[in-house]
Amino acid sequence: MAYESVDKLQKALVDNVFHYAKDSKKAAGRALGTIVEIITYYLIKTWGLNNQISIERGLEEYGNPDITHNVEFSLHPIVRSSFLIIDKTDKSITANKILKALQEQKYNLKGFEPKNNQLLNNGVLRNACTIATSKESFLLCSIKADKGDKFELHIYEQSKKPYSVFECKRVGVEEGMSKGPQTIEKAKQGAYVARSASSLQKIRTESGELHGIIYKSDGSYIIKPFVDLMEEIIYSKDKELLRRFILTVGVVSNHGNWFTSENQNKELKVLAQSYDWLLFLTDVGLAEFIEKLLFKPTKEFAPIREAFISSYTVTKKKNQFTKVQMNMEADRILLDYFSKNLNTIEGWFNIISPKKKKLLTLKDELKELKNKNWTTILK
DNA sequence: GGGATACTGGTGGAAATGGT
DNA sequence: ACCATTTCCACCAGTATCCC
Repeated sequence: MAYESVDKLQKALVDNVFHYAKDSKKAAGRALGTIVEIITYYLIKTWGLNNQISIERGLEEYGNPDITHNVEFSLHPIVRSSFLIIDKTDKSITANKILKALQEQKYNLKGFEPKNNQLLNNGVLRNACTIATSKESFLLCSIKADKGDKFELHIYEQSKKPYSVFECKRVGVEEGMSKGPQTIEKAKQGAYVARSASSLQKIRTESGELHGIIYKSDGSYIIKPFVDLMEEIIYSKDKELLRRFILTVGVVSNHGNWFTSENQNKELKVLAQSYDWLLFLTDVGLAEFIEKLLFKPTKEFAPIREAFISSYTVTKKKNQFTKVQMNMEADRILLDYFSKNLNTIEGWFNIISPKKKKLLTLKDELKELKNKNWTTILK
């Protein structure tokens, strides 16, 4: 491994890509954050959850809908799903165009407000593209297949209430310092959102144990050790427990000495006890992704580097390497790369909490939640 | 000296505005 | 009417400053 730490990688990005920015280190750090998001997003996609994902939705606090927080990724139950063939044109594919085609097919759009997003524009596609919204749901669209002169589109309606949310965070090391920055504000912000989203709330006992409390609609409640209660809810069929439950997942990458196997810093402790699951993307994983796909790609991966580099220049028009805006060719190669190397990529993640759990367990829990009978539960 | 806070720059995305 | 561009806001990341 040429870059033994992410801090060195960040330096390389400063020298090679972000030299134009006024604060090049900050811009490089921001880009590393974007890369963490992309790795997380394509991992969830590869787990078969593509059509459940929404990006940057305003999530209401549990029991306090006046306050919302934009969350990176949220997973929603699917209410409706169908397919649509449309002609390719030189122009972009807009929400408008898709909605018109749906109307011709007598697709029921009652109660939906159209959005003006573009599914495809100049070879850049929009991930988790919302074409319309209603009071209780979102209508999204993705490209299912390229059929020569036509595209097959997947149209799917997501229920507004998610069953899981993901947030990604990254903090680098200050110049000339051996430690990460002193600030804990970012951890506090993440912790606040993580702790206010779900009906399963966290409390401490007198002896310092982490317990969970969840209310039912009649005002009765259950209090139990947190992880036990969380598992009970995930594997239950009780709509009272599942109705407003949201599994919260945090993904962090290295922060100087945030983390060693025996010693966690305050920031990491705060996050670990606030998310239901806290994953740690290792330096080795992040470095492998950046080296293989962005710095020294083989011919096969060259379009990924191209999409990345062209997104960061003084004259760039539009970023085509983010969780939402992604170069179409790069998207195809990324999906292929993730499905072929899934075991390796899953190995890039350590589990910080719940203690002693495996990534496989999170995968199972998400699958379990995905397959619940949500139409009955949310009725 | 070190930890918390204040401040700055960078960016994506939704909404508002402009152009054809 | 339809799409492209601009504006504004929330959030991300790094660093200067404050305060004990």
